[in-house]
Amino acid sequence: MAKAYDVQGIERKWQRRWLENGDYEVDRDDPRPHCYVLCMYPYPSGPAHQGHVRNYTFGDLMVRYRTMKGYAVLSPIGFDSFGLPAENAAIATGVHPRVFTEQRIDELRESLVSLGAVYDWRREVRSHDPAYMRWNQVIFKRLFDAGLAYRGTASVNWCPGCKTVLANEQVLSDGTCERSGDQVAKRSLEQWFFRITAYAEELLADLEALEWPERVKVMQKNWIGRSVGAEVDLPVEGRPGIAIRVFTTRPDTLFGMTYAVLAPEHPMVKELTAPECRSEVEALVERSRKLSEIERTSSGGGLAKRGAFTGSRVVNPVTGKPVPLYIADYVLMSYGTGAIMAVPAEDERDWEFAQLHGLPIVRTVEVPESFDGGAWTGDGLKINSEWLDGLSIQEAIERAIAWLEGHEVGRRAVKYRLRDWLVSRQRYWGCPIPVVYCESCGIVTVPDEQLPVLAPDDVQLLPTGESPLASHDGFVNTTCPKCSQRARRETDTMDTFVDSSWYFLRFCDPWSDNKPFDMDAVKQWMPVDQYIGGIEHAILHLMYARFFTKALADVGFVPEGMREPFSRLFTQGMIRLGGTKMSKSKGNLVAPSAYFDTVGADALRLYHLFVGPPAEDVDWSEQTGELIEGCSRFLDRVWRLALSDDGGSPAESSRAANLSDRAGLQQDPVSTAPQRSATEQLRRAVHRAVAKVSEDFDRWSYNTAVAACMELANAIPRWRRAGASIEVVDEAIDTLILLLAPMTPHLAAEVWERRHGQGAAVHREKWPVFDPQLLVEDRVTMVVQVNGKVRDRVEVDASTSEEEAVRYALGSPKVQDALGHAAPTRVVARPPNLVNLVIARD
RNA sequence: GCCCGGAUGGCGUAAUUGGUAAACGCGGUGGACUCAAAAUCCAUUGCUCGAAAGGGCGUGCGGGUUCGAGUCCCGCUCCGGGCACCA
Repeated sequence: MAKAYDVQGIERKWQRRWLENGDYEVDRDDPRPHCYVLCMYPYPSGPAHQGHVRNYTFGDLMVRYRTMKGYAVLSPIGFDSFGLPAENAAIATGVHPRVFTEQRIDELRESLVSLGAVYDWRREVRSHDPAYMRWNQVIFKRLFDAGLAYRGTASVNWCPGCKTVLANEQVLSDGTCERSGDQVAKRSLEQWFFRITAYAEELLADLEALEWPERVKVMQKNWIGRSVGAEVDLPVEGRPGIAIRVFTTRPDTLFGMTYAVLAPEHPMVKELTAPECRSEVEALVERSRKLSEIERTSSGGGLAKRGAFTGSRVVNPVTGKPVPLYIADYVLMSYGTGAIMAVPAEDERDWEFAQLHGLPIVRTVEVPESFDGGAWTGDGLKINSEWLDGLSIQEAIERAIAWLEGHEVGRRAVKYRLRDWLVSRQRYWGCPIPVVYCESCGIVTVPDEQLPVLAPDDVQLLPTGESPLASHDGFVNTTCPKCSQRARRETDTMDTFVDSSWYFLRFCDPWSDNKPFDMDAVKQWMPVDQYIGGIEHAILHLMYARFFTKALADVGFVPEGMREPFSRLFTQGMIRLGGTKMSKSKGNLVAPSAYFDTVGADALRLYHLFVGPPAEDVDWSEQTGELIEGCSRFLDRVWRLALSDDGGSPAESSRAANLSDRAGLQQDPVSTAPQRSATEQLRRAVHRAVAKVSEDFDRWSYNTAVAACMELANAIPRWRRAGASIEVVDEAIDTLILLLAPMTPHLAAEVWERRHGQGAAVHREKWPVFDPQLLVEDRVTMVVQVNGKVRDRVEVDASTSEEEAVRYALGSPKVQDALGHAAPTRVVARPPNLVNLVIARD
């Protein structure tokens, strides 16, 4: 397809110029108001894919738009350069992960530049850069000193084939290892954790004030999973001083507790198991240990609700009666207290379990007459509960808690689903945890001046699944920084989510070499005004980054009071590659570079902006190629409209005819009435477009902003043909270019320079303003309905009164026909838009 | 199972406070330019009845509120996403 202009030449020219001019490099002392726009930094996987294009186009639009609005916009970029793919590639090909990664970074950076996205490249951050790793490790140490990083035992995913711990994402839904295919088991191992649960309440409460998509907030809320209830201590019968602590959200149901259950991993299991029950209990403990959590929890139904009687009994504190104590794999050690009081009448799992084991069921809530099911979890009045009878559930909960506290056998309690963040990874390509194990001193952190701890290059990356660092003697064997005795280095590296939990802070001051970042710089730029990224990070990354911001404030790196990193979040939709019928040859897998080389980056950007609402998913389909062509055609039309004398309409006129047209206008400065009208109409169209595009930019409605620009581009030749003045036509074209500048920056820059001469730069221009008065139409089309159906349209004055409107409406012959020339029984007048005449039909 | 989100022409979609459904684009059809094609431009394009004028129908389905519903309420269906023995 022949382009109207040299797309590649122009795009390269401006990409180079933006870099050289440093237009988007901002410093702290910039007098303009500050603004921080950030796209989630990418994992460098090679040349950009369409998801990147979408993300960075949205971000770039915002950066350029805010800049034109007069802000000093901080627009940094970097690379999330630690991670598994590089290590796996290294295992497969023998190329060192650093070499592999840096090649991928170069390719991705090249793509971003080709897209026309502008950044303050001086601030580029890479997670694997020793200068970044050093501060990562310093932060780890500060968290450790503050008690926010600790070593603990965790039940983790263990792959017997790979002999390593797996992240949850590496375990397939059938409970097997994604790499070896082995059945993954649970194993108790010593691992490093961050105490994110210490912030559970704050992470939940602070969500409220964030301008984030509601669904992301809901996901985080559910993830944190706050539940309010009570802890109850159940004394073990015949074992003075020993009690099982359980957590319940329904202390009102205490009278219905007919048994209690321990998680198989509960520390008291051994002690409370009677000899005659031992073999059955141990078999169950063994069985549940072998199963992955996924297997243990996903099968559902009665089979999985297997339990075993321990032989012990616990005493129900409100009735004083003993009830049997079981273990069952549906009770999880990692939630609550790892033990529950079971109330089969009001809990579905307990009901099922009780049925299976022949345990008694006592209803404590009145069930509706029509209900003939099992457990009743709905509302109702308390029954069979002595001093709670007749109360509502809510009242009874309060009363029960008061009773428990009064008798010192329980207390109000809040539990969270959120677990502490396991950060240990048995991997090479990550940031080493800066810790040494000394036989006499125990856990010792590496002194700051010895940081960063770097992994050696000469490791054997073999597909054993074991941490390559563990078998590197030179790395493992070290001396204790405290006592200088022989010591062993920690060989685990940090989860890469650690790197991405504070990079946005480093961006404020990536030059600091005596601290992670300067606090004043953070104060000036943070929080991020607009964060943009994929919905897939709704929980993990965004939760971790929030936690880090709070924790870093508490350990003194981040200004006090800065508790949230991202004030406003936008999550873009994903690109879907349709159903199975998609074929590789149909172009759905075509890399962005294929478009850069043909229609150009601007056309591809425009497509991503135009195809639909930014927040919604996009199907990359057979039609996509044609839509991109359409965007490319529109840009050609703009080019001709702005730069050729005939306005891109060969059929309309020759060059000569056009010139005489202009000459005619100049000879007659006092325009004739229709000409003035066309001029006026065009001017209004321009102001409407400015208003619409500005508003749409602010409300993330880029697809309609593009439509508004297309409308303006269509209007210009029409009104020019109708005789609009040359000045207003020129102004209209210039305005169109300004509006397009954030969306299709290369074309806008080139056209602007050609129209305004060397040195003119559209992106340094002010964003156009509109005159609200010009948005108000003086003549509007009024709809006349009869019984709610449109029967006629009348053009009226915008100031038309109700009486006039009704008179016009009744004056229409079509309306009279529809009325059957009878008088309406009811008239609803909403001038100047609508009149509805209602006539009773019999 | 629970919690979110969605469903509008042949297709992507628009309709911001209940007030002209389909803006903008893709595709289609007809035409202009051309020796011809491409490119470009113009016109047309929800479905349906009708020669036309004009009429009827139309926002996943069934009800409701209203002078008036894509928009609000109740009850469903289907699709997408999140969580999923969390006590």
